[in-house]
Formats: sequence, C-alpha cells, structure tokens
Amino acid sequence: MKSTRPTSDLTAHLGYWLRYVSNHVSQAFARKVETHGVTVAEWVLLHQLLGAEPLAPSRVAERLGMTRGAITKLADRLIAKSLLVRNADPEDGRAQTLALTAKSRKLVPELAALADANDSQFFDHLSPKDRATLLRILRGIVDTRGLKSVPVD
Amino acid sequence: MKSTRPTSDLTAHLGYWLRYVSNHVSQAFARKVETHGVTVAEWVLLHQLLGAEPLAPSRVAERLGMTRGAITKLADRLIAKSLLVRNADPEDGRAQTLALTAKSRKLVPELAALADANDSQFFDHLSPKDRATLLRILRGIVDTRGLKSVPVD
DNA sequence: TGGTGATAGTTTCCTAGTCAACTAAAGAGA
DNA sequence: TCTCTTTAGTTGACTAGGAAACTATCACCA
Repeated sequence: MKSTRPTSDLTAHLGYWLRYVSNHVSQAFARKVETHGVTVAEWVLLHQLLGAEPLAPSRVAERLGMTRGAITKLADRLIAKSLLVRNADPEDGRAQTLALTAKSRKLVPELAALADANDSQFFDHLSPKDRATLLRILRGIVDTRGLKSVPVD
Repeated sequence: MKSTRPTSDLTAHLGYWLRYVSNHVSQAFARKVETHGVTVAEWVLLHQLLGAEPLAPSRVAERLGMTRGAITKLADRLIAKSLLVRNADPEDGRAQTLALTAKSRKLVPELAALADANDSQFFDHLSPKDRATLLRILRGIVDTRGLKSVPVD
C-alpha cells in the first residue's frame, strides 16, 4: 500500500480518454463513409479540395500532415474511383493539380451530412455549455501547443 | 448566402477537434516511447499485462480491440525484444499465456513516466476546473455510448 | 548559357494492422 | 467412443501509410 504508485493508473490521463473517445468517434465515422465506398482519408482529401480546387498534391500533403508519397497513392485510388482528376500544371512542368469531378462534387455533401450525423451521435447529448467548454478547451490546446495539419487517421 | 450550408464547416465538429488533439498527443507520445525502443501498441500490451499476468492472447485482443492475428504478431515482436514470454497453458492444449519478463517489468514503469510527462505536456496548462470538466465529459461519452476496449493506435 | 541546387511528384521497401482460411485441441451428444 | 462444433492461436494475402531514393523540371546565377 505505498502511497506513490507511479505506474498503472493511465486512466487518470486525459490523453487516454481523449484517444479512447476519439478512436470510437472516428471508427464510427469510418463505418458510415464506407457505405458510400470511400475511406476517411479519401473523404478528408475530397473535402479539402472543396472550395480550394485546383490544389497541388504537395499542398494537400501539408494540409493533411501526410507525406507526398501517401498523397500520390491516395490520389491514385480516388482517380480510379472517378472522384478526382489530376492535371498537369500549365505553368510548371513538375507540378500538378488535383480537382474534384462531377461525381465527387455530388458525393462530398452527402459525406458531410454523415459527418454531421456522426458528430450528433456522440455529442448531442451534451449540454450546450459542455459542448462549448469542450470546444474551447480543445481549440485552446491546439493554440497553445501550436499544432497544425488536419487530422486524418 | 443560403442560411443552410450543409457542407464545408467541419471545424464546427467536436469530433474534428477531438481527433486533431488526440492525434497530436498520441504522436508526441509515440516519439517518446520510441526512444526506449518500443511502439505505442507494444507499450499498451505490456501495460495491460502489468498486474494481470499471465493473460491469454485472446483476452489481450479483446481488451485492446485488436484481432487475435495482430496480437500474435505483436507478441512475436515483444518476445524478440525479450520483453514478453509466451507459455503453454498446462490445462488447455490450445491455449497460451503471455507474461512480462524481468526486462519489461523494469521498463514498464519508465514508460509510464513518459506517459505522465506526455499528459502534463498537453494538459497541465489547463485550469483544474477545465481538466475536471474535460475528464467528466469524456468519461460521460464513454458511459452513455457504451464504448469499450482500450485505445491503441 | 550552362551548371548547380532546390522542388514536385513517384516509386520501392518496410511496418503494422485486418480479414479469412487454416490447424489443433476441447467439449458435447448419440 | 466417434463425430461435430466450437475455441485458441497462426498464417498468408492484402491495405495504407512512412522514409528515402529516384526522376524530371525549374530557378538562380556566374
């Protein structure tokens, strides 16, 4: 019965509960978008493009916090599904641009609705005050820690 | 200027910010344990065993929310690092048990200290009230949603 | 104007999971 | 006790991403 028990009580960690809840929220969302034939990463890329196309793959990589190599492959998959087009940049022989297709322009709002639904599912039971507090705290952490890049996984 | 803009403002989603912060907290922790030669998944398994050994791989799989196949491979890696031992269950020819080694029994508290440090890094700047609120909200979501399994990734 | 270094994107190899098929042992019933 | 079903663990095929080497192009500038 030592009073100092350094190990073992991870459940006192906020990081633990944060990951716990976050994982479940994300997994629930993954199952939802899956029914529309896309993965979460694919959805995030498509969503980033909305209103910001055309966008260079390297810019996408920065925004999503992924490597350029990963974006190459992610884009390949989306192109195979006719949800994305890759065009050569007329002004720079190295560069390319990614843009949505008619199909994805129609799909993205549907997926956004799923995102709304998912958020509701997990957070609607909170009081408006709790919701506001949670949002304030999370944004505060992002600010004070200087975190960057859109979360994907 | 429609008043309903279904798409695009994901940053209004609590799930978005949750994942954002959670990813950064987890990645920071991953870098820390990496310096001790283990991955986060390995650490979680070792930590689960502490005080609960010996434990069957299938029980570990349930607790961690991973497949049995993943536990087989994870255990293989830990055994290769002499951080885990696998023994046959004397009472059931199919079953095995996993247990810590002297090396991992020494290592786990060191990793736990890193976990403490990581949590401090991200949450110590919060007021005690905010910390309590955050914890209450997160646990509340777990309770009301009936979530289970220890978060790994 | 030609060489050098930086930049954009791709590719290869590696890691760490899932899923589903597989093997072996245990349990249950006729 | 033989068979059938269930359970424990392993394995192989596959997926998604990272790291680093690679190719092509551009920008700078002597």
